[in-house]
Amino acid sequence: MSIAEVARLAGVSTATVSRALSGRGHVSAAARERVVAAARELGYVVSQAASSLASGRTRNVGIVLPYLGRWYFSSVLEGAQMQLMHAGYDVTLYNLAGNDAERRIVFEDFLLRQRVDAVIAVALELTEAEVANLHAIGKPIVGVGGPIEGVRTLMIDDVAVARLATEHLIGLDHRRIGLIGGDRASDADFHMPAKRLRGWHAALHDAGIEADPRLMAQADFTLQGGYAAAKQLFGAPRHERPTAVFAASDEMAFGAILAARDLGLSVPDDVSIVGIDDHDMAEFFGLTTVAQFPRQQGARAVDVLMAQLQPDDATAEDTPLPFELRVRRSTARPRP
Amino acid sequence: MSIAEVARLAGVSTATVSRALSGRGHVSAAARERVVAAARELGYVVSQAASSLASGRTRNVGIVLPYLGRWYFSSVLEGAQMQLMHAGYDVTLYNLAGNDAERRIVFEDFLLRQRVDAVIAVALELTEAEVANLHAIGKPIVGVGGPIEGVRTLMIDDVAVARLATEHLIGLDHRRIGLIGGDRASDADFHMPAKRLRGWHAALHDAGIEADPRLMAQADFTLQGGYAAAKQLFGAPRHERPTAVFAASDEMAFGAILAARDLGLSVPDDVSIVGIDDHDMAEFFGLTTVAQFPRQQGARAVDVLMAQLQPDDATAEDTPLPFELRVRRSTARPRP
DNA sequence: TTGAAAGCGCTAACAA
DNA sequence: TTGTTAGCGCTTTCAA
Repeated sequence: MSIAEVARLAGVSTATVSRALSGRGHVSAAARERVVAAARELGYVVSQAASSLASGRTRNVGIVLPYLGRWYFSSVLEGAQMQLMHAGYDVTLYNLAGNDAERRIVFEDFLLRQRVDAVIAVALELTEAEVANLHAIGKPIVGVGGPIEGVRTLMIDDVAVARLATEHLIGLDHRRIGLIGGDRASDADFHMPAKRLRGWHAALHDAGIEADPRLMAQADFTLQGGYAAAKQLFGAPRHERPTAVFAASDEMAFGAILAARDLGLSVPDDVSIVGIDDHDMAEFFGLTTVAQFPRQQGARAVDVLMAQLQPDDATAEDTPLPFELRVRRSTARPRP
Repeated sequence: MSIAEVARLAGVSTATVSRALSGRGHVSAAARERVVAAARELGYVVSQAASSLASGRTRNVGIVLPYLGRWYFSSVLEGAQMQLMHAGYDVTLYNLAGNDAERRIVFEDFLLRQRVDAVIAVALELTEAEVANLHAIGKPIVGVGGPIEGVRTLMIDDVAVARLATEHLIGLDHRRIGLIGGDRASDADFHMPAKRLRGWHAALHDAGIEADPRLMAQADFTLQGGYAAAKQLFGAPRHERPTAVFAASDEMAFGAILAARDLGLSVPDDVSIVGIDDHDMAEFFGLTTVAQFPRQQGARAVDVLMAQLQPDDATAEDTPLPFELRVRRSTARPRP
């Protein structure tokens, strides 16, 4: 089943079939109609391989991410994939699984095989060499969730987000505000935890509150990690205990809510808790949080990419992504 | 950077380069060495498009799944992707997002573009037409997590798994054993919920216990859904309340644990709870569960596929996948 | 074991 | 607007 048979059936040349089906170049309405009819009748579908070889375009985008199982990553992926699919693009998935060996294979081998037109890197800091390799073969890159040197990137302002969450607590008259931040491992790739810590710090500072190091705990962005960290914070003697905690992700905040409960502390009467993300389960837990919108972030990354793939690319600046405070049941004024 | 330049530098023909690099056909050790050296020196990587066009092989496998965000699916995907990567294969991801329109596009368009050598369908029931289309273009299919007519499939024995979970409760002397099963929507694609219900039923029957319809609740396989369903069950007057509940997935079981807690019921003193999956958070919740191993299921699906891609395929039977009871803190004898 | 050469199926310049 | 045709870069048959 090749383009030649369609051409024969439609009574035109293969070039016309190609033009009619791909939408590139001019074809009379009549010819287009016959071609489409013939293609449908024969059940013809272009061979991507042949098309790619001839045109240099693959209609395929690589998406690289460090994990699959976490809400943020799978949501970005979902958003990007939908959008790409509607643009007729395939998605090739490269999951690094937090693993250096895999990473090398992906960047030194898979991505260079000319199978993708572009790559989207999610919450990944690429090395100069990685970026250079990709640029060398003319593949545009778009980053989501963290800045990459010399690459168009979509990200929320993590400092501002953390500041907003913390200021919400300050606005409720909390003074002893704890932090559940990222641990060293989770910071390695992106410094996002460091930024969220900075936002917390800045908000306190502006309110004239001194950051108490005993109120800072670290975790790995999982619910379990958040639980353990929160137990440490909440387990302190009463006058040292925070009346509120800012967790750098919703999953950790969920853990903190459960920890409070297990200690017999009421949320929000004894402790207020705020997170970042607006995870699917935030509503269920009644968690006050700063929403980011990962599905939209993924879709938006695709839009940016499509623009870059156009010859007349009027690449705009890096835009900060929207975020939004969602107040639910987990925060309130401290009990006097 | 094409094969011709490598050939020139190595002082051999392009045919020899191709053979040396792909491992197909015989090449003298000396020639291979020179080719490999030349390729490395030039930074040569094959063009997949050209290779595919010439050989008909794409070194690319499509993975189709109904959702991305749930633990089971993303775990299977992760397992399959790792395994494929190590075999030098790319993964093209088709996420249906529980959406019929997407599904049609995927099956009538994307998968037929000859971009994949095979497809793995996760927890999906394919229609006869969908299978036929794929077979017509010679693409092998492997199913994971549910039977597909005429297709090699890897799945756990859902009836047996549910029976095991329920028999664990019976063995602890529970008699009033509730069920949190799937709702109609979640059953549509795979009848997995129906099978797990059957297992529960069969275990009760064999123990001479009559299944009480008031002890059956339905949910959508989410934590929230499990919570709501469990509240219904646990909210019943004391003598009608189940002393134990079997939830058809761990996420629903987590919800049930939280529901019990919110009602002031102790797990396992007042109610025992058992799930299916061995979710990453099962340990954290102390949940007794029947483990299945989705990462391994994904990897295994790849092995089966690779075998089918060999000409000398000695396709074995459908093998039932392993599962295993993991007893933790959420189950105990009922309080007298 | 190696090389020559004929495609694989499509796209895009160019000519008409 | 349409057709002719020369590749795109590789694999594989066939012959040596």
